Order: sequence, then C-alpha cells, then structure tokens
Amino acid sequence: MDERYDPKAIEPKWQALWESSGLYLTPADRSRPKFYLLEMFPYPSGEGLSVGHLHNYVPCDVVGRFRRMTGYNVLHPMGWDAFGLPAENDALLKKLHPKETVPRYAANFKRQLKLSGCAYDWTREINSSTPEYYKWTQWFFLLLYKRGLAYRAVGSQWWCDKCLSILANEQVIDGCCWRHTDTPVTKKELEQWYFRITAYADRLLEDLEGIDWPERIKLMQRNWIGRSEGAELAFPVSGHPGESVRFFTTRPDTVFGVSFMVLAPEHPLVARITTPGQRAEVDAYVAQARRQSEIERLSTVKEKTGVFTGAYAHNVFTDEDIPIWIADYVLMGYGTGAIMAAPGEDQRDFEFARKYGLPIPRVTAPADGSPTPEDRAFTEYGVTINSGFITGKPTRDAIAAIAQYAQEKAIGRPTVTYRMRDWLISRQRYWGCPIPIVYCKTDGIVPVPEAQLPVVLPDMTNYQPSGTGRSPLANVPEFVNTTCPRCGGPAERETDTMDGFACSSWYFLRFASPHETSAPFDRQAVDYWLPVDLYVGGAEHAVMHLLYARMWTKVMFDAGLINFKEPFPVLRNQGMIWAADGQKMSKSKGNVVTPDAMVEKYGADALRLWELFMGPFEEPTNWNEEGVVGTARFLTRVWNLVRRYVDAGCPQGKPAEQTLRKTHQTIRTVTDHIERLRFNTALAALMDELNYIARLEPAEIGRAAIESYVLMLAPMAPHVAEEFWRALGHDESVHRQKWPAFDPDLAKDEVVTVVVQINGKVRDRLEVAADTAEDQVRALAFDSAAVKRHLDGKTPKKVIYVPNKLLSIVV
RNA sequence: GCGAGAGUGGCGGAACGGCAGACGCGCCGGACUUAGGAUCCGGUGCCGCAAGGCGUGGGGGUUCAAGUCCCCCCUCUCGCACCA
Repeated sequence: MDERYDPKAIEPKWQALWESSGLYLTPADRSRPKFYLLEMFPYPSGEGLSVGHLHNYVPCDVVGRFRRMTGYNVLHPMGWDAFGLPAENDALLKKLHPKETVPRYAANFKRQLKLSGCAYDWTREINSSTPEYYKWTQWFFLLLYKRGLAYRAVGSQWWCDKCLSILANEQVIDGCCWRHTDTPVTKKELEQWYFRITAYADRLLEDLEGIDWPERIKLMQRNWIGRSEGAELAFPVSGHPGESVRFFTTRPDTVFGVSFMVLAPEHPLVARITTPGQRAEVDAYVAQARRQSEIERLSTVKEKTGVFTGAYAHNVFTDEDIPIWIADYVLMGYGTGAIMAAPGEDQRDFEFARKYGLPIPRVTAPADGSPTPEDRAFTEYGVTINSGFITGKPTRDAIAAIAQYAQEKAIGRPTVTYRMRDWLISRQRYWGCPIPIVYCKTDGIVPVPEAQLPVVLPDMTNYQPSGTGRSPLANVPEFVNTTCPRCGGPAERETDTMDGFACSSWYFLRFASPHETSAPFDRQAVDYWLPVDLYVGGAEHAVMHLLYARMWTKVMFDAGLINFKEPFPVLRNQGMIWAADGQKMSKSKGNVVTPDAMVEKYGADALRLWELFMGPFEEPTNWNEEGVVGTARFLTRVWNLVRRYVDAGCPQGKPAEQTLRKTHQTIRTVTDHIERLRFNTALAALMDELNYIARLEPAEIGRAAIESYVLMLAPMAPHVAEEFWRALGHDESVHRQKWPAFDPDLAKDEVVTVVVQINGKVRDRLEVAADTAEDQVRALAFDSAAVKRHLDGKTPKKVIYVPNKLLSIVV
C-alpha cells in the first residue's frame, strides 16, 4: 500500500476491474431470494447530476451492495425517462434536436454515476424514447383501449402557453404549469385522449392500506382522489319541461333548507334557461369568469359573486320555486357543476345568501340543544328541524332517509363523487410516444394492430410546437396519411403524442427483461423479480407518477399479465439537498455543486460517505462542503490503520476481549442501521470503532477485526475497501464477500455503568459486572461517598432499579 | 383556514420513558514538521476557581425519572385549499 491515501490512484483502477469482470451483472440463477432495488426513473437533464441527486443514488447503492453481501440476488438497474416536454423544451431552447441531446445527456448521467462508484447493471439500461421501448408503451395504450380504459372526448382543458400543450389536472399546481410555475394555465377546448383512472379510484384508495409508504404520501393520494359520499338529486326547471338541474350533495338531509340553486358559469343549462331580462347580465358574468385566471377564481379570500338567471327550479321537497343563480364558486369540473344551496348548513352558501339577500332557512339544530349560531352556517351534524317527514331525525338517519326516498321516487340516488378526474394524456407536442390510433372515414377510430407497432416517431428538423392545438406531427404527411387497418381505405394517424408519464407507468417491469422483443416483458422474469422491494424517489411524484403507475399495474393485474396489484410495496423519499445558501441548486443561481468537482477534490469514496453522513436519509439538509473534508480525513485514518497492519505483516493477533466485543457490537449496529436506512448512524458506528482500534498495536487488533471492518466499509466506500481487501492478501473482490456476522454473546457488555440518581439527579456512576444483582448494586451505591453526601442522613422512601442502567433513590 | 411533519451546542446531527449532545464539522491548545487545508495527542453545551447549578421553541401536567407521553401556545417547512 502507498504511504498516502490517494483516491485518484485507486478509484479508476477498481471501477475498470469491476466493469470488466461483470461484478454487478444481475445473477441469472433464481434459487436465492431476490431484491429488486429501484430509484425513480430519472429524466436526464442537460445540467447533469448534482451532489443533491446523489443523495438518492449513493444510499441506494449502499443498499444494493449490502443486500448482495447478505445473500440476495440483486436487481439494481438504471434507465432514462427521456420522452416528454422537459427534454423537448430544453432542445428547443438550445436549438438542437432531442434525438441528439437525450443520448448525450444520458451518457453524461451514466458517466457521473459510474464516477461516483454506483453499481448498476448497465446491460439492462433502457431509454423510453427508443422504438424498442415505446413500442410497448403503445402496446399498453392498446391494452387500455381494448379494456375500455382509453377514450376520446371533447372537453375544456388546461393549456400551458409555454409548453404549448394541454396538461393533465395533476400537472397544474396552484393554477400554473408544473414545469413553468410562473405561467398560469388557461382553458382550451379540444378533443383529447383520456385514461379512465377514475374507474380505479376506489381500488387506488383501498390498496393504500396494505403498502409501506410514508404516511404523508398516502395522505396526498387520498386527498387527490378525494372520495366523497352523498347523493345525486335533480330538481325540474320551472317553465322548461324536460329540463332539470342535476346536482350532487353530501348533505341530502338539508334539502328542505334549499332556498336557491347555483350553477357554474360554464354550465350548459345556463344558455337555455336564462330569461331575456337577465341575459345581458348573465353573459357579462360568464365572459368575466372565463377571463379570470384559475388562481383568481379559486381564491378563497375573494368575496363571492354571482348573477340571477331569472329562472326557477322546483324544490320537490318543499314544493317551492327557488331561484337559479350562477356563481364562480361552483366549479364545472366537480360533481355535476351545479349545487343546491342550503345556506343554513353551508358556510359558502350562507355568505352568498347574505350578500344577495336570499332566505336562510335553518334545518339542522345542534344535537345537544344549544342554540343555532346566527352569524354563520351550522355545518356540523345535529338533529333535523323544519323538514317535513325527516324532522326530528339525527343528521345521519336523515341523510339515509332522503337517499332512500329519492331513489323510490326516482328523483335521485346515493352517489360517490371523486375529486380526481380521468387522466388526460394527449400532448400537442413532438417529443413523445405516438398514440397508436388511426382515423378512418368509414371505420372511425381504429387502433393500430399490434403487429404494426411501433408507430415510429418521424424524424423532424422543424418540430417546434405550433400553438394551434395540433401537434407538429400534423405537418408530416408521410406520417399522417396512412391506410385504415380495417378497411384498407385512406386514413389519418392521430398526431398527438402521449404524456411522458405514460412511459414511466410501466418501466419498472421492463427492467426484469429489458431486451425482450416479443412482449413488453418476460412473464417468468417479472414473476421472479417483481414487485419492487425498495422504491426510492422524491416526494414531488406523490400524485403523478405514483398514482399513474399504480393504476397501470392494476390494469395489468386485471388483464392477467402479472400477479401483483401494487408495484411498489415499500417506498421511501430521500430528503432534498438544498444548496449551501438554502436555495434549490440550479445552474441559473450558480450554486450547483457537481459530483465531478467533489470527486476531483476529495475522491468518490469521501463524497459518498458525506452523502450518507450529512443527516438522516429521509430528512432535507443544506449542502456543506466542509463535511467532505471530514469524511476524507476519516478515510485517511482508516488507510493509515490498514497500512500499519499490512506493514506489520498482517498478524493474526489475539485481540483482547474488549476489542472483540467492540467489533461485534459494531457489526450489530452497522447491520441494523443499514437495514433501517440509517446510514448516518451506521457510519458513525464505524467511526467510533476506528477511534477505538486505531490506537492499538496491529497484533492487538487482529485479522478478524480488520477484515470485518473492511467488509462493513465496502458498501459505503467501495473503492478504498477493495484496495484494503487486496492489500490484506485476497484475490477475489471484497464485493463478492459475505457480510460479517456477529455473535450476540461476544457483543454483550461485560462491565456496565450503573447511574445512581437521588431525586432524579445523577450523583454517582458505578462500574459493575453486567447483570449484577440489585442488592449488590444497592450496597455499592449506599457505600459511595457522593451518595452519602447527598443523602445527608435521610432515609430513602423508594428505590427503583433498572438492571444494568440505573438506581433511582427517592428521599 | 384545514391537514401532516419539525423546532436539541457555533454548525450537521445522536439519544428502547433511564447518564442529553454519540459521530462529525468548526474552534482552542499541544506534538512532529522548511511548510501545512497533512498526520498525531488533548480540550470544547452554558454559568462557576470549585462544589455545584442551569440547559432539548414557550407554558402547564403525568412519572422515582420527560428531548421522548398528555394539554395549551409560538415559530418554521410541506401538502390541500370555495370539492358542494
């Protein structure tokens, strides 16, 4: 071994050897237990990886190496989420083509991951923008189509002026585009493709119960799905035979208190029922509501506004005619876009009624007999009053009674409504997976037959989005013009491409058999490897990717393609690493720290250790380069220790009992902490052991201790551990070794410190043999000078003994 | 507004209800050095010469014992936000 620890001299050497010897290839034998470890599909950006990204990849790499050493067949693959708007927008900005930038960026990511010593099976690398991959994305589209889960519909949808495309609901955040947080979305009316994710709403909700995910993420999914039980009812519109207002309510028990109705401004009924006298005012209001941004419209602080349509609905319960208003606090996209207003029991309706002088009947009273509040709605459950046949019933019973009555009289029925909408997947953009559909004048919508897949994305130089609502693909006649697979006549291809999230909804299956050409995946490979044993990624995907991937998995399960219902039974979110200034790392802010710079300065192993040591894996932290100095120093100290041992001729040694104990205690701690993803404390335990053994003579340490130390270091600092292992005289890689085992008996403390407390204050510490009997400890304690002084002759009232821990004396 | 999580030395962070501050950074002192952003040794929560006292956002409570459990409040982060 060299005298000095020089990472540059050892890291490239071992990386080359690992690669050439196929160290991290996925084992073909399936006799051993498997461990499928996966990080969320990265989009390879032009900025490359930062030390923030590594806070995900390095800990996962440790898990992979650890599992391999503990006897698992490990599948740890990597690939690129390369289709989609981010890649295309970047290429447009740089006046390049994504077909050129994507492979270049991916290659850079790969280089950086290798530089950081991350072990992936690169023979399984996939790229969602290649025909070999997207052929099967199209295949899944057809599967959804066949199962009635992909459909085309006209609707008013979110449009981003920067993306020049329609977005899904999930991609609108605070009224702005998820990729352009300063760009408010607007509405556009287009015919679009949807995936019927709402058909899976209940299963997506229920199956959350059985999976080990951060509670926060589960909650976000629950909220997003937004299941709400109630009833759908309808009131006829007076003077318009055949017209009625259908509405959803969670409080059907308040129907007797409905004094007006409100429609969303966009509601189709508005045009038909508005009276000539109100027409001008209504038109003006509708136009103004259209113009408003979503942020303005959704603002809860804004005072409610609305306009009377002049029309009346007939409240079939009270037999009264009630006015129909329009107001923008009613959303077209939820329920039926219409509500019954029960101002006595709903705060929003209450405010509206107050403002426009509408009656506020009270139909629910507090159950405990206290007076009904006058200055606000009474929104809690209570007891029904002034309500005909349900008067006197508790709210819960009244709800059931109305639901039943409505069903009998064919006025309505019990319903469940969801906040979640169907997933809109059409994108009017070039860089995406073409939708395998053909439009024929005779046969209408015709799916492309499987045998004709993939529908290849044509090579275009001029792929700028038009902004007209049509994809640039519409400008490629050779692509658009085709023949109908059914009748053979002339037909046109669908020119929109799929949302990038379609590609990432099944990629975890592809890794099981990435080169399969006759199917999206090999069934046997998937049966063995899936589901994913540990899935790691950022919390920002809580309600996009994770919801979509779960839905596709259930579709595949229903189709009999796979035998599991949840793709990711265990999910963890790595903590976000902010720049040293507390901001997000970005090129524009000039605060990005790259792994390249850190490896150059301190070496990959030191960088890795600092990624692990910075703080708890799942907590966010600010980057601090000073820390890398510390882990580099730690590695130097280990280097010096091992070198001293090797220079002394690697003595077998006869370690003292205490040294043996320290070793076994460290193995116990490190094993336990890596299993629980507590990498920071696992490393702390290794540092602690180093502090202990570094001061011993080589013969006092002994071979067993040195070797187990190197083995434990191997997943975290793979290069330097390999160097040590070879220096210790081994021919085979340290990464092919078995994880050290510990002996619980040897790890047990012989001598323990028992704390003596008097009235809760520590007054003395006793060193006694482990498991010393209570009376002996008592005797020792009462014999102690410090204890005597503090007892001051008083007699103990109570003495509590916690074996091997403390003796608490109360006086 | 509603929901979730978090507040511990100068800093990152440790602590099955049982010695608060492991481990590391930084800092202070020393050794070896032509030199030190190397290495090694020692120290480092605050007050105090010491004995000792005080300390985990604030206030109360349970307990022999509370960073940890319970109640109230403050601050920060995240999510949702007129969802009928």
